[in-house]
Amino acid sequence: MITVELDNFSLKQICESGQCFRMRETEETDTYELIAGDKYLKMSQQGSIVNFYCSDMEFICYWVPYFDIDADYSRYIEKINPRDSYLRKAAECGSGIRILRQDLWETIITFLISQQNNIARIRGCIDRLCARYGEKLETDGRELYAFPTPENLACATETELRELGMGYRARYIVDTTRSILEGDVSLEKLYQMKYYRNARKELMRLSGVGEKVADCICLFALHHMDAFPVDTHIRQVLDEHYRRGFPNRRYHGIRGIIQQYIFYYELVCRE
DNA sequence: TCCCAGGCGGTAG
DNA sequence: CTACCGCATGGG
Repeated sequence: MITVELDNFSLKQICESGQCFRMRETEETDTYELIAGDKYLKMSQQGSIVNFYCSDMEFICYWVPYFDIDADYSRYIEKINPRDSYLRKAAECGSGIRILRQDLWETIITFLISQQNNIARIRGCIDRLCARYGEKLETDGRELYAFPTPENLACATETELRELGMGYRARYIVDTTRSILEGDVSLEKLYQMKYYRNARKELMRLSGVGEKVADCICLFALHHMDAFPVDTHIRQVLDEHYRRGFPNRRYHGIRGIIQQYIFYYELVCRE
């Protein structure tokens, strides 16, 4: 187990922020678990003390970048306009959120599923997808499954995916999997792309990936911190609080975390 | 029950 | 370019 003291870090807020649909609270209080790719992790937190139940090696090589642990999020919060009381409150409410570095392939598929869907049902869809097509993990008794690789999903038909409850998104999953496997869109190249706009444009070549889903992938997998996904909730906030336009200039380069503070504030804090 | 959800692709004007 | 429509499903 690794124990670290962290500022601006909340497992609860990260879990509730809805970036990762495979992280959830366990029966134990203040304890969470997560499957990312084929890696399982258990975590717990008391105040600023966070426990990661894994080896030193795995923590340093995998979970530090995954949770963006080395970054100082107070510098993002400090950039918020003190006269913007809405954004100030939002950032205060979600000050422990982190922008994760999730696996690109996994993020593409999960956010394909997320469109025009509610978070509870998205989690269910992804659970069923993993149980049906993912490799079973080495666990003591519990049935845990890795996220299916592109090769795992290659055999999935649209009919099968519809039977799993994916709805009309089934076709997007089939077509996108094929595009990736055939190399029409390259995951490696996407990882290497330096500029957000280029990655976004390339992602939008995939079936079922529009502006919003591309922005989610850019932000939650590729860590392009300027991506600003506009969903129905963000749209409402922009219409209500930022009638004269969102201050994009001020938040250039950090718009992604600002978006997360707003999203979390609307969905969790206000309830 | 009935509305709606982290939208997208396609078509019409 | 903008405006609309159909798409699947189940959670609240």
